[in-house]
Order: sequence, then C-alpha cells, then structure tokens
Amino acid sequence: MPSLPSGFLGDLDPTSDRAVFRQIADQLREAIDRGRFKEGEKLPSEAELVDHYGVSRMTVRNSFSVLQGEGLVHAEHGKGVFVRPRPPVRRLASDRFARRHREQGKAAFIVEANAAGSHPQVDSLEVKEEKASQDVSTRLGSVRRVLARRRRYLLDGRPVEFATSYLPLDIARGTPIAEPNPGPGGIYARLEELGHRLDHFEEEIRARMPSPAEVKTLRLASGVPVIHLIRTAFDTEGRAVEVCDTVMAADAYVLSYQLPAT
Amino acid sequence: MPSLPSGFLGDLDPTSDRAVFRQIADQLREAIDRGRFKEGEKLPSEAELVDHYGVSRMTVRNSFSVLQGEGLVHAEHGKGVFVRPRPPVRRLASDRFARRHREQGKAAFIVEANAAGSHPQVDSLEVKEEKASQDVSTRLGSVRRVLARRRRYLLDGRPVEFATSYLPLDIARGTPIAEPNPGPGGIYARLEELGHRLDHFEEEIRARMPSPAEVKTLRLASGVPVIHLIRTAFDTEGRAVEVCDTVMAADAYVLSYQLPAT
DNA sequence: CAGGCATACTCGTATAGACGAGTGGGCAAG
DNA sequence: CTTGCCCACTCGTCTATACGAGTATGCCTG
Repeated sequence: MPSLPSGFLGDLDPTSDRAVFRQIADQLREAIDRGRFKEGEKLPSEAELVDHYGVSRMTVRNSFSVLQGEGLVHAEHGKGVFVRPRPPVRRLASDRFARRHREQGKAAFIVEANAAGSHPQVDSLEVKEEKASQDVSTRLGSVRRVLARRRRYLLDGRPVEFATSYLPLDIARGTPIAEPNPGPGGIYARLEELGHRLDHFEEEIRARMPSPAEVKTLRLASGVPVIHLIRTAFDTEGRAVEVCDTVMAADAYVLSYQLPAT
Repeated sequence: MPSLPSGFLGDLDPTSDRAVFRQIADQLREAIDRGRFKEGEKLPSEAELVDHYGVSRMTVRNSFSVLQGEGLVHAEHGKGVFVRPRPPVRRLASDRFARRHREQGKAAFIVEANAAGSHPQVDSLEVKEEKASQDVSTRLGSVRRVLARRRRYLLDGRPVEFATSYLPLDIARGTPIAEPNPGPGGIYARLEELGHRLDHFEEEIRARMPSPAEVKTLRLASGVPVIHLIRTAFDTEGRAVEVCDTVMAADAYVLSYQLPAT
C-alpha cells in the first residue's frame, strides 16, 4: 500500500460537530480547489484514505459521493476516483438563428462546431407524426397532431444535446420538412419557403437534474445537470409554427443572449 | 410497524444484473411518476422498505440517495422522506430591463414578484470597493478596482437568488450607486442619469451543481442545480459599465428570452 | 519475443449492527 | 386542563466485513 503524498490532506477534528465524511469531503474539495489535485488527476484511493484518516471504508465512500454530487469528481470502476475535467464548452449565441446563416445554407449546429474546431455529428434522427402533448399543443395553438423531428447532437463523439422539433401537420405534411434531411438551411429555411416568414423566437430555459433516460442518452456523469430549453418560432402573422424542445448537457454549454436596453 | 400500502411497489428481480438499490429506486421513481406518491407526500420509511424488500437498511438508503440526487425526493430528519414539491417558478422575461420599467422607478425584482403575487425581500446588502477578479476585469475592459454591490433576493421568505454587481470606480464612486439604496429605478436609472445611456445587455447562462457556500446561502435542497447568469451592460459608446453575477436556485426560475429572427 | 494468465489494486454492492439526534404523540403529574 | 417527560419512530452517521467485477501490470509459459 503506497502511502499518501504528505501534506495534501489534514487531520480530522473529533470535537467538531461536522460529520467525519463531510470533513473529509471538505479537505478533498479544498485540495482540488487549490489545484493540489489537477483536472483529470487521480485522487487517493479509498483504501489510502481509510488508512490516512483511520475511518471505515463506507465513510470514505460517503465523502466521495458528496463530491460526486457536486460534480467535482467521478469514479471509474477498477481505476480510481478522478477530478472531473471541465470540458470545453459550446457557446450558443443568440444570433444563431439569424437569417443570414440560413441563407448560407448551413445548419446552426454544424456552423458553430466548425468554428470551434470540433467534429459535429447528428444522430438517431426520427421523423414521425404523433399526438401533441398538452404542453406542445398549447404552445402551437391547440394543435392535435404534430410532426415530430427527433435528433441527437454529438461533438467529437460526445453526445451533448437531444432535441425534438414539433410542427403542425397542416404546415409540415408532405413537405421537405417531413423528410429526414430537410435540405440546406434546415427546417427554418423550408418554413420561409412555404410562406411562413419567421418573425421572432421565444426561448424558455430551465435547469434541473436529468432523468435516468437523459443520463443514458447524453452519457452524463453524476453531478451534471441538464439545461432544458423550449423554443417557439413565430411567423410574421403571429402564428407559432414550431416548438423545439432541447435537453443539453449543462457542462457542455454556455448560452449567450443579447438584450436591447430599449 | 405499519405495513406498506399494498400494490404500490413490486418485487425485486434477483436474476437481473441491475443492482438491488437501483431496482428499488426505479420502483419508487415510477410510483412517484405515476402519482401513487403525490407531491409533498411521505414515502415509506426506511424500516418499512427494509421489511418489504428483505434487504439491509444501507441498501434502502442507497436507493433514497439516488432519488435525492435526481432532485425527486428530500429527507427530513426525524420525519421521513418526502416527494419534493415542484415549487412555483419565477419567470425572468427578457424585457425585464426595459427602460419603461426603470422610468416607473421600480426595481425589476420587485415588479415581477408583485405581478406574481409574491412577497419579495432583499437581504444582506453589501456595498464596497474591492479588487476586480480576472474575469470581471476582462469583462469591464481592464479595470483594476471596482465597486461591488452584493445582495440576496427572497420570495415569500425563501432565498432564490444571490447577485453581485460590479461597476468601474470611475463611474460609481461618490454617486448614489455607491449608496446602499441607489434610489428609484435602481443603478441602471442612475447610470443613465450619469450620462451612460444604456444600449444593450449581454447575458451568459450556465447551469451547474452548487458549491457548499451556495447551498447554504440559497438553502438549496440536494439535487437542485443553480443557474449562473453573468450580465454585462453596455452604454451607447460601447463601454461595459456594469457586470452582474447572479446565482439562482434552478428550481425557482424559468428564464425567458425573445429573439428576433432577423 | 509474444501471448496469456495470475495477481494486486481499484471501485461496486450488500449485510448486520450500533449509537445519535430530531420529531411527535401519548401519558402522567401537577 | 396544561405542562412536561418518556417513548416510539424517523433519518444521520459510523464501523466491520464480505464478495464481485473492472483494470493494469508483470511474470511465466510456449
């Protein structure tokens, strides 16, 4: 059993009313914050910490689970517990749906990924007609059935986003929008060709912990929340022509908006 | 020992390679999703589940900790484990800094809270000069020292948001902005009076798990992420005149933006 | 030298038991 | 009836142990 690198971690305070596993978590967290353990680096193993602190293994594991819940570390079976690297983030600028981009025939995701020097992929595309959920129906203005376009986005092989677009059937049925590949500029370009000139978008943003299904789809580490974005597109006649429901891995995104000070 | 309400929970599958504590978590989660346990309702106690499933207490606790990490339930010492109620959310609309609101002399937070019929409070106000962090300095254009205004916002007694505004000293020093109460319309109104007519804002949004300090300040339940918003205000000369760093309890907010389709 | 296996080390899962501390209800004493 | 205490029930913390499974390394065998 190799012993701990000296000086990284202190002692426990038995008189403190702070639980032992919290004290251990505090010391590890501080060591990480101070850069004593760097990104991607391995923390001391459970056995080493058991020796160092003279506590039982479950207590050490309890500390780790605290740090995992904070998204600071992640465990790899058979290898160890590692400081979670802050992944490069993808910026979503508020002009990403500007018409000038569409007119160049590029999808927003691809353009941005290339600009960042990453390798983008789109995945698990599914296009089908289905019954609108209560929420989608309300947002689209009492629509019964919709065309749903589902897809997953990956960056350098890592899933970062899962999105579903819903469009009223009377708009989308029988058009290129109902095709797996809607053509250059994406569905927004097609909507405009169909006479629905886009006026503005509304975006609603929430953050929460992922469901087990989302953990699986986005291969999320524990302690990583998701950003839930619901965008509604309105045409110049004030009609809602699309609702896009997007779930993003929060550690992969920074959203950016410009607001006029009017 | 009262026995379990029958039929709510199934049996374990010993042949499954899914861990027992995950199976239990799955069953509880499904029961919650189906509404068998309603919001605020108490789940079976650890002891009851130990009996029902014939497993050890730590296994049951392990299941609970899974659900806690998902933000689905919360435990109360001495009482039980409860389904976490979805709290009413506060919407932050993108026109919340519109000049017309400032001209009515109202602070954005108060206006919105009143509109929602809630009781707003502002708390732990601190105004002082300090050294700018690297990040703030960059955003404000290489400023050394800044005026920092810190405050916490509460809604019906619950802390929901903690914010710090940073302003360049050459703008703010000796003005009402450096006073605890900057007067009607808030600091944006004062900035305009001082000749810094506001042109636009930039907002950056991230989501992540809270630090222990943030858990304390916002009294966050486990499994609740925070939304981290950094807003920079620009005047008509293109100068950054304020940076506002805001940490919000994610379960209390929906952010809402309008984007032109230009 | 190359391949495969043994082994040590890692975390994952589960059991059983102990004590502590917060909560709430019921009972007994005033 | 009210007050106060006790007790049962709840979750919180901690110990000790056991076995399983994934990973990496080095040695041994062919």
